[in-house]
Amino acid sequence: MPTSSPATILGVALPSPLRRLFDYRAIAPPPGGWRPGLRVRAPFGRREVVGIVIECRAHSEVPASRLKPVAAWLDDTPLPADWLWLCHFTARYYQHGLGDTLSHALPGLLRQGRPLEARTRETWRLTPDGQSLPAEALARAPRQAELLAMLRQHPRGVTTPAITAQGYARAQLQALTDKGLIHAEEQPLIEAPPPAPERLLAEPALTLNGEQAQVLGRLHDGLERFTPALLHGVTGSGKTEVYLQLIEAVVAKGRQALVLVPEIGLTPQTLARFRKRFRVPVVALHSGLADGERLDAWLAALQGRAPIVIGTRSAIFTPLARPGVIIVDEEHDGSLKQQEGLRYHARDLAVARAHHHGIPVLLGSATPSLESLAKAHSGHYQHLRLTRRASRHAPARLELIDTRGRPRRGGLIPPVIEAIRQTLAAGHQVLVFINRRGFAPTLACETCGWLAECRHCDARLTLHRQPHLLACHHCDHQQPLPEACPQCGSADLRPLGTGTERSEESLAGLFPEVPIYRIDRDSTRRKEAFESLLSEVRRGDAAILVGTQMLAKGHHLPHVTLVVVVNADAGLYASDFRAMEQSAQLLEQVAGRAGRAEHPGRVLVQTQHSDDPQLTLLASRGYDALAERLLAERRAAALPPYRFLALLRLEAPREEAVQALAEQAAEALRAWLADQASEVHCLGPVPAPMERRQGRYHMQLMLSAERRSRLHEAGAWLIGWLEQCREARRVRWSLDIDPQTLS
DNA sequence: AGCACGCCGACT
DNA sequence: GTCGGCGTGCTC
Repeated sequence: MPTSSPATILGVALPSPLRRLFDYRAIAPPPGGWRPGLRVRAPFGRREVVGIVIECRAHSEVPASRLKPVAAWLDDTPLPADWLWLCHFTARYYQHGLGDTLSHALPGLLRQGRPLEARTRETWRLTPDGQSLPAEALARAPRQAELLAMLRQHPRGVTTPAITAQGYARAQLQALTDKGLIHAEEQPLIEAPPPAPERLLAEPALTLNGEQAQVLGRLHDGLERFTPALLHGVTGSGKTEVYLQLIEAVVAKGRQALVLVPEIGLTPQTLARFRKRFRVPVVALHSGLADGERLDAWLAALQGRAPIVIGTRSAIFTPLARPGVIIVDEEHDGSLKQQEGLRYHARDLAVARAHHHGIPVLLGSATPSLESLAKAHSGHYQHLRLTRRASRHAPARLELIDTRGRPRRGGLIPPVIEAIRQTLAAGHQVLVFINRRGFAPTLACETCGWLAECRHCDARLTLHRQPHLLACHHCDHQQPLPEACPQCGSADLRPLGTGTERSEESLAGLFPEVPIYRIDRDSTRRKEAFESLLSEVRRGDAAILVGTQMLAKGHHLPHVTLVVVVNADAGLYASDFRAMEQSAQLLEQVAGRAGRAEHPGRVLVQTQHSDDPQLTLLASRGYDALAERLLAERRAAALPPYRFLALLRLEAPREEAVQALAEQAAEALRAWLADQASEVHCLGPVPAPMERRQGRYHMQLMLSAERRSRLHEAGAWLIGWLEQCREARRVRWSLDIDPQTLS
């Protein structure tokens, strides 16, 4: 008598926003039987899709007459259980459909049904006969002898293209094969050499200072279990070297390291630093990969052939055969949170994932998020600090320069221009940081005060010079410059404010003898252009760099000794409660660019609020002191990290539709919360900041709670209500758990 | 999300 | 007379 009956019903997650599984009748199973994690092809409506088996059951709620059989199974081995766990966790935590979550986590080619097979290349090696063949044996076939000798040099094999590139012909390979001296094998493109700890490093590790060594020691102690740690180290204190040596220890044990970096941080230099250090493959996962490359990298991680995986946000979903550590660099960086669709935070998933695997997770930053600082203070995370910079200079302090009532040129006031002059005269480089692309933030009419506005958004159009047009930075709208004011007909239209292009132009007027490099999304659209610009800058001749955020993050600019922040107030007085935290992180990061080489640096910060208490605290005592103060304020105001938030965003082309639904939803939710005697608070609905964007109206409803579980329940109820609501079908809505910004 | 069905305006 | 606009409904 069989101990269990084979599954007849498969609960399958499909690539659809619908938050449920779909039941199918099982067909003849793959060799290992039906198991969760197997991909199947399934008829769905009038098309056929690739889904993932989640449940194998004997019964279905759906009437048998409506059940269809799956069309075919695609794999005989299921996707790994811990990867499925991560997808389940993500779907539950972010209250998102499992099918859609799985789609996010799977490389495109696997989503389309491509087999779980790495692409391979024909690789040639000597057979035992070939190895023992005396050197003179092929005297009458000198090219074959040469080829054989070449292959002897490469015991791990040589690919066909590499051989033909050296001038050998297919015929010679065939001849040696016929003699039984060589043979070909299909080998994956990414192949780890057998683990041999003493051969792991391609170049020796750097010597750690006392502090680094102590930190690494504590990390070594936690290698065998879930150990969350915040690596809180000032710019230039050598966080990356700690990462590299931690990874070395993990890889030496035959385990894998997963490293997450901000979008802007996965530069060729970062990758080069990792690849130079290790002899094992370092696999990169980022948006620039072709589908095939991504699949290869993903499978290499899944099958354990990639000991080191480094990638941006979505790399958190990379399966690992033998997980050993997860490192999140610049853990405060906003790009770790996805801002549409499945709104996950890769740092938070990293912690959850490490907990599940029972491995350490290291969050690194010079300016940690208040969330991570709070967890470090409460003892949930180890707080590891690096306070010493490699260079002998103390980190540059911010000098606040009040701009009120002072004449400006290109946005800069005279004492700042003088400081730039002196720095250039000393043969050093200056970085001018201005967080606005384009020539000027907008175009204004001198006569009537008209401002150029986007017709799809509640935003000003930015004036660009190259090419000459008005562009919206919130949608793709562009238009030519008007000849005259559309409101009063005056021809006196002038740029208002300063962007990177205008700053570049003014500085060129002030310092005609010095090269000026503008670095923003417009000037560096081509990747090679950016790299060649940077290498030019690294030569070290006196120069001015004008740029946006792009410049602030990660790039080593050793010859910059003066940093100028044109307008610190830009992001500061937004309604968002994280504005000060984020501005401070950015300012500190910009400041970190100054004086890394042999000269100390200065950082001049132009502001209209040089007496602002938070800004002066940042300037006088640094980020850590400000962070403590901000934490106290967050606690007093019952805001994160002391309270949990979920934000319901609603948008539709028609304003009334959004507003009506938002109010209806709020009313229904409040009634339910009252009925449940729930501690959850509901705020709003309110129009989103910049209510109209891309021709659509945006509103939001905020939920807040002291306990996550309560917030989660309320969110789940709200989603259920919205799914049933007829009016909600014409409005796009999404629930953002732990929103990073309120816009 | 797709993809159909379905009922009203400007084109060969 | 058709092509096609996007409102509404369904997907095991």
